[in-house]
Amino acid sequence: MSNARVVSTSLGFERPLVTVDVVIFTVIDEQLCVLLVRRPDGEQEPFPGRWALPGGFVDVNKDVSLQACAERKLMAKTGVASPYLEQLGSWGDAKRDPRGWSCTHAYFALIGQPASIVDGDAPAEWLPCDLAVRRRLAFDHSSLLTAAIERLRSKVEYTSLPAFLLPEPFTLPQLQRVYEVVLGRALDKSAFRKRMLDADYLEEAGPVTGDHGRPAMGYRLRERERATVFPRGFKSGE
Amino acid sequence: MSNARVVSTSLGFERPLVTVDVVIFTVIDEQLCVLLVRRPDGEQEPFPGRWALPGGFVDVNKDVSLQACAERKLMAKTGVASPYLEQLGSWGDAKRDPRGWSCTHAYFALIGQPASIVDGDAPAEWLPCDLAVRRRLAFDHSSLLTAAIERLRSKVEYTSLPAFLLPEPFTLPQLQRVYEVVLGRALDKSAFRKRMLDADYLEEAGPVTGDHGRPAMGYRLRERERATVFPRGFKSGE
DNA sequence: ACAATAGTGTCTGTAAGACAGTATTGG
DNA sequence: CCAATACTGTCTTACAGACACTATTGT
Repeated sequence: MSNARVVSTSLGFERPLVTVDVVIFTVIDEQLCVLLVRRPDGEQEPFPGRWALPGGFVDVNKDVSLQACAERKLMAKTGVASPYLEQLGSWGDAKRDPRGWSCTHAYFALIGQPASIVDGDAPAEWLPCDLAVRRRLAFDHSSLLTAAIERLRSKVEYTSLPAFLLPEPFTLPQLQRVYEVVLGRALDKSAFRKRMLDADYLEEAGPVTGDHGRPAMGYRLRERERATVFPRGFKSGE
Repeated sequence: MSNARVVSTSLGFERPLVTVDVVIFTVIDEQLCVLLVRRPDGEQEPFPGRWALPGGFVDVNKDVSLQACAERKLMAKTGVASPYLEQLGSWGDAKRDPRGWSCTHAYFALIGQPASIVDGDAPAEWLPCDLAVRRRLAFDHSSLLTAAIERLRSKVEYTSLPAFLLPEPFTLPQLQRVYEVVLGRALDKSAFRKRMLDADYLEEAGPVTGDHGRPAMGYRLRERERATVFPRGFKSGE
């Protein structure tokens, strides 16, 4: 008898499948990109060969918590140990996985280096978000991805999140470009700088020389644990 | 053999326990209150006799989704069918439930009427939040409650959430009092009214006569589906 | 010297808060 | 006519955006 057919009950309740998926963002070539992996081929596999978000079952023997599980999966794919990692939400229903009632816990991560993909098990690639949202991903991963992008865009309006998408040290012009890439619109240089410096969440890390022109001051985050929340969003009345 | 001891596996993975808990808020006597239920007594029960948030196992035969499960539990306790209901997050780890690795999906609900408590199975009571956070609740429910209050307070700064805490029709002075109760500080009357009316999320429902003084205009929500987001928070620079 | 990029100063419009005023009810 | 509450108007101020200006580098 295959253990896949064990009906799991406890206290009279059948137990759903429990997974964690991670939406991992970075910026490559001034484009917001997301990491996708290819589902294995095979008879038993759901969505064989389709692209999906990295993730999988919670391992109750390895993972002490959902967050730890997300960190493990992130580490396995990118080698990054402590990125910005935030819970996005959970999706659970009877139909999303053909193997049964399942709920997934989605996290979203921001990393600063395009990071060579470590895990050789499954093919993986960084894909620009605007392309990724058009793909038909496995499970309900297109919904998760859309929700992650929406959350990211909305928080970028009033938080320092984009600073986690750059390798340190970074300059204010670089940071502004990331804001503009994610938001899809230009920002005023003067207002932008005032905001960043007034918030006092950066520390100077010496000048950085670019290709042409005057070198810019490099900055580091004072704290890598949490993002800074600005008192207001960009663009007042709109 | 008790089914509580079945080791549930699928695809080689033991399945965690899956529950849903609901933090249900309302305003009684100008105080923000939360609904608590008493855990059953008994040898096998975790946290017997302790106060807890209403919730329990997902029933894969009754619940088509996590959201549906939350709605079912809310309906069972309060009789309210379609309140404001939002996912708060999930808490999952090896230790939070003595019965095994479990993850709970927390929702938070806002209802307008103190609503007689329907379900007679377990004792239940509305408790002011400041008292509730001091109680030692079952499981990690004190954490969930704290997170829910924090989320509520933060969203009240820039959304119309308090409107869901009042029975309709309500007046602007009543609504302002709810904002002040949740935020714990006074708001300017003129600025408050400008905000509410400019956002255009309310519709007039005829005058409402109070105990003394001039009657106030009553209002209803134009849409009960989602909250309105204001362009800015209260109190600019602080 | 000039191109290119980094960084600053100044003006202005907008919108929120402060607060004083007016309006409408009951006793 | 007074108390109590609802509602409005005006003034002020803070701050974000616009945009022109200065600063510092490489070629």
